Amino acid sequence: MIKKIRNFDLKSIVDSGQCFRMKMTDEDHAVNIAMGKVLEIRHIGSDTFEFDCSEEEFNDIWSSYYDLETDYDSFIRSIKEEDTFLKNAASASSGIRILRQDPFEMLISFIISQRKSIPAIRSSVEKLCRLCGNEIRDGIYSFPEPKSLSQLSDVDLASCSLGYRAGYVREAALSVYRGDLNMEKLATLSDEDLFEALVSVRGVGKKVANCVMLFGFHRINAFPVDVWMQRVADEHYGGRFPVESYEGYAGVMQQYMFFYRRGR
DNA sequence: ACTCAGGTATCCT
DNA sequence: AGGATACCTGAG
Repeated sequence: MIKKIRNFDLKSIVDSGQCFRMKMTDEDHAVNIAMGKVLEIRHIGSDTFEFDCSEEEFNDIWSSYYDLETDYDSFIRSIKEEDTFLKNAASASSGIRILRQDPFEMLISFIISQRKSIPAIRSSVEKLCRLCGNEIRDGIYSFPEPKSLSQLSDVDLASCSLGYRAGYVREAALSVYRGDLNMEKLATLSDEDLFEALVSVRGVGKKVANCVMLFGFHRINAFPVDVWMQRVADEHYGGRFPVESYEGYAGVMQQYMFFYRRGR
């Protein structure tokens, strides 16, 4: 599948920190393991990309997964002229999209993410997948189902370098497996109710809840504040970014600023 | 050897 | 409400 797409940059997405199983294998070649599948994407010309999948699979899964129907230009155009930092941030990271990833995978991945570097998160997630994901291709494993994850032994869980997060991961997986925490039901909640439901999970605080909302439930108004965003707020916005100015899609702006600030 | 990493739970005032 | 502290582990 060859597609012409504006505001889409593989490396920016890989480095954006929203997904942990997509990587660059080459300057313009990315591989992603998601949705129980393996997808290769090649950047083959200006705004032109080759997706290694059928048209049906592209339309059914990846077009939505990479949020390709959304007009990111209009987000960028809406940035206030006087907000030079955000202007610069957006133009430096205009290839980022807010992916529509699996809610359960996001919940577990971001529970793991606390006090970890991105390489360490990737490594832990990878170990988990090898341990109890399904082998989709030779040596490539899907993200685990709630059932298999919740049934992992202590020794196996510990072998994924989860540290004190191991208990959080098991509890969360168990809640989902048992149905106490139902991802389909959560998806129907308002932003406020979804946030409350997420922070009630042990190991999920404000920051992780917002990440799960933004990257797992595509609530693009969710605005995770981590150390990097706090730095941005302190350096440019007197300690707090005015999320009200971008009501409804502040999370997109968060990604621009996070990526921009971390890259420099 | 030492700090810090996309924080959170718990305890304290 | 808001501040201080412990917590597993790996990367730089």
